[in-house]
Amino acid sequence: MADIPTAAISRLVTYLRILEQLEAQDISRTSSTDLAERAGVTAFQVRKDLAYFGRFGTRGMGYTVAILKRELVRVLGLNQTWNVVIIGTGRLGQAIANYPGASDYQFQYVALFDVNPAVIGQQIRGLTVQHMNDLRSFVEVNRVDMGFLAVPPDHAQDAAQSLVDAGVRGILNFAPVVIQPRTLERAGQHELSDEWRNVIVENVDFLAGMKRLAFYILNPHLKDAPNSEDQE
Amino acid sequence: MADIPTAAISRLVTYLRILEQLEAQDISRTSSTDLAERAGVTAFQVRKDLAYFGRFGTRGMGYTVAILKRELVRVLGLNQTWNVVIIGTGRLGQAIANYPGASDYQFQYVALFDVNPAVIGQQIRGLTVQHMNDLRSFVEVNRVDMGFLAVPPDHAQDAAQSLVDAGVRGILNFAPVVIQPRTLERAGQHELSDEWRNVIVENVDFLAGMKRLAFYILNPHLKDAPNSEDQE
DNA sequence: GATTGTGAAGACGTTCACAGCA
DNA sequence: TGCTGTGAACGTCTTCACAATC
Repeated sequence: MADIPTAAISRLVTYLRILEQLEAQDISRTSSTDLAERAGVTAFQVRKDLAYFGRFGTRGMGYTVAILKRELVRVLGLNQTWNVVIIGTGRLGQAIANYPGASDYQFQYVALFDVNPAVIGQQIRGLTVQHMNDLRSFVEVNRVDMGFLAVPPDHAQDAAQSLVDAGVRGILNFAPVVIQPRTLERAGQHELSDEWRNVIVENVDFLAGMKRLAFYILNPHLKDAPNSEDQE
Repeated sequence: MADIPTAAISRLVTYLRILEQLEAQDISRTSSTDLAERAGVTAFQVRKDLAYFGRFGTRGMGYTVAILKRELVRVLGLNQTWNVVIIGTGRLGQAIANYPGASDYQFQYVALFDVNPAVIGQQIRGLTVQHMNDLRSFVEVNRVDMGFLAVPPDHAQDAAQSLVDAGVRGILNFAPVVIQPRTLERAGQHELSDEWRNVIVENVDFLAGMKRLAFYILNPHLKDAPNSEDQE
């Protein structure tokens, strides 16, 4: 299991979503062609993406929805509980905390943090908003797998550093800034500081999405058709 | 100007954000190396990305922040007003409507739509929530460049179709579903129906981000270092 | 007969080395 | 001399054709 395109992971997430929909409609079998149509990719792509992780189908028959779903859940690590803290309880943080669907996959919000004295102590979704200063001690006592960063852009870097210092391994960054891992000069080479080794940062930037959309509306010919049909 | 990688557009957005920060700090000159460090990419990449659109620097000197910023704003189409309608006024739609930063780039929310009778007529950010049935006539009378789709997943496809039927050219889809353009069979070939020709769909899916993050925490070796330092 | 799984070919994006210019 | 701009080399991802097998 080596060298899997990042894009393939995103597509696996899409396939999983589709399998859930099929299951909800009591459809028990599918095929690479069917999945491809629903996902807006080619059937080749579906088969190749799945092949990175194993053999989940039956030649001549296709895939059993329940089996493929179970396997993708396993591959994506969604058969376990993920404990999440949210940093920032402004409108965005609250929208995230209240967004349904996270709990479907064992993502559990275990704490909320902010720096604004006016909101510390308030209850959101059954959780008390705590001060950022208490993040570290919270993480020492409780298992925290991920931090969701929903603070203003100019606080995002510091908040990310606090998360990493506290020992959190994954950051989902909603702020429109590039999070910079701390590096140190060792033998003339820049390299990641110890606390940033093995930290994963994923970004969700809807302002960037707006801007990309504006660009592609102006330059539609540059857009690779998002949902190419007629596979094979 | 042909054949520009989609990823390059995303990076341009990042460069632009960095240039704004530099300008706010009264830094007037920069270089591909400096931009690269701040963006977490290589200097080669920066130069290549910019080269797709023109020559914005001076050899031996670097880039003038103000000039490069102006050019990127132009390239990305952000020197004009974009009129946006938001479909769905739940927590997510409200968070979007109230998120600061959109207005910085002339993205103007001109109307909000929903189907829930309880919210029709309410005021959000100075706009009255209207019923989806009135979307079409609204778009006929007012210029609408984009629709932001913030409805529950099972309504996303219908809402997208309504937007496209009304003549909206761009959709920023926040729902965790693949929007399917309508296709028709013509001479045995699937092809896009007329109303979907030239429609651009961009997705912002934070549930997918959560799942990717979970995967990469479990498989850190598969992650291409998000911020590779030491360029050149 | 149908559909998966996969090595090989091709397309695409990134990296590079260096030519071009201040 | 220093840094940009860019054709060419490289590597990665996608597409493909077909062998495997139910």
